[in-house]
Order: sequence, then C-alpha cells, then structure tokens
Amino acid sequence: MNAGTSKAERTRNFIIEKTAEIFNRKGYAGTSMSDITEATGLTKGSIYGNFENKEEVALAVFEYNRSLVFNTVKAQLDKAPTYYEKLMVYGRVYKNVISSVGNRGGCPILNTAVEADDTNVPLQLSAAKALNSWKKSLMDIIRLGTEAGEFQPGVNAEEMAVSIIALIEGGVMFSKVTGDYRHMEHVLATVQALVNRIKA
Amino acid sequence: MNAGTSKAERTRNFIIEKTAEIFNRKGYAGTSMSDITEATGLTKGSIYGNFENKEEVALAVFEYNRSLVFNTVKAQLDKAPTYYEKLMVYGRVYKNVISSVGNRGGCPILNTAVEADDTNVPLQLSAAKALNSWKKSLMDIIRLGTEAGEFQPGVNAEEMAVSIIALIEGGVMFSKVTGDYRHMEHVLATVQALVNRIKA
DNA sequence: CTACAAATATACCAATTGGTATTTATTTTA
DNA sequence: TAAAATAAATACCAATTGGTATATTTGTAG
Repeated sequence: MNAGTSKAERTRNFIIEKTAEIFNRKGYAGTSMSDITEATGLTKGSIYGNFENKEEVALAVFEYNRSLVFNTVKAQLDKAPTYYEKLMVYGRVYKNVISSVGNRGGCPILNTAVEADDTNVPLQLSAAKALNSWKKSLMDIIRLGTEAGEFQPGVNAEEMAVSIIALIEGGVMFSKVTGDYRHMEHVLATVQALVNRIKA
Repeated sequence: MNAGTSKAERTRNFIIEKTAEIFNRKGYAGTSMSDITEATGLTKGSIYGNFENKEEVALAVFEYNRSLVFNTVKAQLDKAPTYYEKLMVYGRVYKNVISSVGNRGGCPILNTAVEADDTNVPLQLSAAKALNSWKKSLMDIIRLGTEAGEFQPGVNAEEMAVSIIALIEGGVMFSKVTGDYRHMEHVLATVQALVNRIKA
C-alpha cells in the first residue's frame, strides 16, 4: 500500500495538479470538462468517479492553488526574525512568489474572487474565506509587532492589512494585464512605505 | 430621420445597453448568445446583423461600461476646484460611483482585466488601455498639482498613480467577494492618507 | 406610395457542453 | 492468488454552444 494514499486519492491529486494552472488561467466558466480530460489523459468516467462534478474539481483546484502561494509566503514569513521583517515579506511578495511557483495565471484568490462573486456561491465563499484569513494573519503580525514595541501604538491594523492586500492584488491585476512588471514594483514600494511609516 | 441615428445604430446601442450588466457580471466566457437574445428580446439574426460575433459585442459593451464609470468620475473631477481636491475624488470614488451607476457587477476594468489577461487578446488590450489612460490622468493631476505648488516637489507621480488604482481595484475585489463595504472604506482611507501625505 | 435597401426573424448547422449507465480493467484484501 | 471491491474506460445522452444562409419584414428615399 502506498502509505495511506489509495489509488483514488492519488488520482484525485493527479487531476488537481494537472488542471490547476488551466483553471487559474481560464477560470471556472472558461475551463471545460474536455480541457480536464485532455490535461490529465484520463476519461470522463475517471474524472466523474473521483469528483462529483466540474464545480467540485474547481473548488479542490482553488484550494490547491491557494495553498501553493500560501506555502511560499509562509516559508518566507517563518524565516523573518521580526514582525517588521514579516510585514516586509509582503513588500517583496511578488518576486518571491513568481520565482518559486512561477507565473501560472496570476493570483488564484484574485481570479476566483472576480469571476465567482456574481456567478458561483461556493467558489465565492472559498475566495472570501481565503482573503479573510490572509487579512487576519496580517492583523496578527501588526498587533503582535505593536505589543513587541516594533510598531507605533494606535495603528489601525485592519486598515493596514486590507490596504496591503488591495495593493498587492490590484498590482497583480495591473501588472498582468499590461504585461509590465514595473506596476507591481510601484505598488510594492508603497507597501514598503506604509510599513516603514508605522515603525516605532 | 432620427438625427444621425439609423435603425442599425439604435439597435446596436440597444443591444449594448441591455447586455452591459450581464457581461460585467458573468464575464465573456460566462455570457452566452442566448443570454444576449433573452436580454434584448431580439433574435440571433438581429444580433449577428449588427455585430460580427460575440467578441465584438463584448468589446463594445466593455467600452460602454467603462465610459459609464468614467463619466461619473469625470463629473466629480470637473467640479473639484483644486488638484488636491481632484485627487481626493478618488478617495470617495466608490460611494460616488455606486450611488450613481449602481452596483452592476463591480468595476468593468477589473473584471475584464482579470478574465481576459490569459484568454482574449482584444479584451485584454482594451482593459490595459483603460488602465493606462486612467494612470495617465492621475499622473497629470499630480504633476499639474505639483507645478501649482499644491503638492510637494519630488513626488513619484507614477508610483502614486499606480498605487491609488491598485488600492481601489483591490478594494473593489475584496469588498465585492466578501460583501463587506468596510473593506472599501479602509482602502479609501489609505488613498486619502497617501494624498494628504504629499500635500505641500 | 412605391420600390429598393436595410434590418430582423426563421430555420438550420456541426461541434461542444456537462453529465450518466454500463462495461471493462485494475487494486486491494483475505 | 482468487474474490470482492474499486477505479477507469466506453459509449452514450439531451441540451446548449456560437454561428450562418435564407426568407421575411420593416424603414427609407425618391
């Protein structure tokens, strides 16, 4: 036996991995079942044996894409010795993410949020949950950093967190659609300026 | 005669207006020809008599949706007596836009940019062009305001412009997917803080 | 008010969509 | 290693997709 991984589990993961980039590039509506069978080399019977429908594949794929980015950031976060340095990780996030997971169609949270907010409730909820948890982790860094005396007291942690996220996501959008990476550099400079401004 | 508007022109505009919100909500891939015939009450023959294909409808609709938002902002901009006040218009942009054009599925530039950047070159170019022209108009305000002594010299106009846009678009995304308008208020507070920080 | 042009509707097309029963092949467990 | 259980392939489905050729209606200029 394959250490707790049944054939079904392995195929499930295989399907997720092979279609992750397609879903992120083409979106839920833009990705067809035949895209999935083509990318995996499997037949519809096999896909529908492991997933209930296309939506369930999309949900699993979103979770996979999200964790891919999350893990990359997390690794950087764990290395940062101070809360200030942790916040600054986000000021370099694009370079780190792109260089490690490559350009696979942009930020999955942004892509899913924008497509699903009017069309698909389960996907919308997944994207919203991912954003809120990102916001929370940023707010925790700011709060702990303030307690540790690294940041000035009285900082609006939520405003700061939401703004950092908005800058990054807006920057990804701008950068990707124009094909001009300097737009991303500009928003990251602003992220860094915002963080430096709250330094104690 | 109808003052330069032929039947064809009027039908074209009718189709654009009736499908504008659908395209903005469901996206290009998510909107079908039958969505278009249903929304207009017209038949396929009529649609294809006025547009070459679905993509051409989408392009015209994007231009329409973009100008709807643009005109709203422009009206506010023209009323603002100073360059500082003009920049501040963007710090209130969401409230003004929503209250005048309503919630029609979010920002068309964001929606189109995110969907099209990997799937549809003409739409991608349209979105990129809209963003660049927005950026330019922001940079012009900053430059002229600096010349007029309203802003500190040495401000990086492009960094500022790109960051304001990213904050707004990121904020729209966050706000829409979570259904929580406070996220938009947070990013707008940051826009205002950024603008206030460069005041002479 | 008629004749011509322009716009719209009808009826069709092949291809593709997401999905399902059923058969066949492969794993897994005893 | 044989039997039971699971996974995957095959072959199908109705509905829908974007699009077109042709017929019919409507608008328009003389």
